[in-house]
Amino acid sequence: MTGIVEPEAGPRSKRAAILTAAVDCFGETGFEATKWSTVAERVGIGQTALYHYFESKTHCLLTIMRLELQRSHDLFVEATKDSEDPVEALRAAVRAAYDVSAHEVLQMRILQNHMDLLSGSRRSKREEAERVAARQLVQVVERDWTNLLVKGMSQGAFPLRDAQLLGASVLGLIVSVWRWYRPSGPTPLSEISELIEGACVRMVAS
Amino acid sequence: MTGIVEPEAGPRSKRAAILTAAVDCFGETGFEATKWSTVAERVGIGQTALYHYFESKTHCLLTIMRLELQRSHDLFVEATKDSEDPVEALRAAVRAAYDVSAHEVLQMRILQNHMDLLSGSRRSKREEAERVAARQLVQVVERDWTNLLVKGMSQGAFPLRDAQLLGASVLGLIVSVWRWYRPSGPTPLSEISELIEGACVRMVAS
DNA sequence: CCCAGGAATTGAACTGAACTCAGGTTGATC
DNA sequence: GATCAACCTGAGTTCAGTTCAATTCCTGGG
Repeated sequence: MTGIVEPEAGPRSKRAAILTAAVDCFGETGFEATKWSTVAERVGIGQTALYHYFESKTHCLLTIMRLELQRSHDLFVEATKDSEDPVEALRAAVRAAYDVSAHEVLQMRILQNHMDLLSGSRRSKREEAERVAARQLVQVVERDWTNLLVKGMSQGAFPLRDAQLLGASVLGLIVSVWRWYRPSGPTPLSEISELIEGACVRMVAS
Repeated sequence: MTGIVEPEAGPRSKRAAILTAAVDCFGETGFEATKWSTVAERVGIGQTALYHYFESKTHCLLTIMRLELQRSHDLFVEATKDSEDPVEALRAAVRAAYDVSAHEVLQMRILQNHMDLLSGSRRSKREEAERVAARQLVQVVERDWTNLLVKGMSQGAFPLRDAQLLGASVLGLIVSVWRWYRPSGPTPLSEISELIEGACVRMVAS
């Protein structure tokens, strides 16, 4: 019922700065390993000031996850909107998923590493609101992929299979990359993107 | 250098009981969310007694992860040892990966949800030892899958592709299931197993 | 210009769960 | 039945996350 109302930025709000710093810290050091006070330092405020913007460290994390999920969904829609051919749509969606900045890579990683947070409910109101919103977006994204498969199957472009399950699998395959991928690593993202794109198409269309 | 020496069980050791209880707690409630003292209660000892067996809550977690990785590797070897045909070996490996008890499902989930722990090094000796051992086992398991693909490619059963990357992807696809699968959920594991088995074969062999 | 009021910030104090310490109990072995 | 190590405990410490009470900063209406 109560959706998240994105707090409109007062001119001297540091919310955005906090989110950016938090993504960097959480993404590189890990959520548990980074001290909330370190985020404050990096932004240039006292730790108590953080609580003006987020109810808790976890609330900040959940917000990051929700924003990333929103981004993923928007990107999927944008990428697939003008492809008639299901195979082309699938390819475009996969390519879009890997067309990300370094900062977005961190966000993805954070999201993947803390998916389990979305299961159990939270004590405080605002945390719970973010959690529910994120959970819903997970379902939206899953539906995005499932619908793509359903459409392809009904058009005869893909063999008939359990679209729900296959959609979850495709999505799982795509996001599994963010657990191990490092920009500094030996494999460039473009190469990964190509291999996964092919793999997804074979999984679904052959 | 210093491998883990599994502590031989004294007759009244509660190490095994602690590990079992911890897997249940961590798997169902989540590692962060479960209090270390709850594990003690479930075993029927005071919280301080836990420190006789594990240096820390995290040390226990890392041990669980290492044991699970060892199990995965052993199972892979066992499942593929007498398959000549690469496709059959692949199928057997996937089936083996999903032929697990409820308790093992929890272990898998715990492992998946805390892979990120294996990146950064730990302060204490014993924790670091477990971490390194686990990290190594991750590579062993990755090699298991990669080798299977390499063999299949060299035999001409699979088209030539980047085996390392494809291996990681196959593995990622398989384990991604443990994030969302629940024994109480609508989809039986057998159905998942079949779909993933097919998906892996198509990914690799077509 | 000023001052009302919300946004933003802070230092000091609180909380609770992980962990330490200094010792006590148990039980197998000689 | 003495010994020794494995096993256990209650009381106390630590430390990161959080709360509180109070202050400063800025903006917009009179």
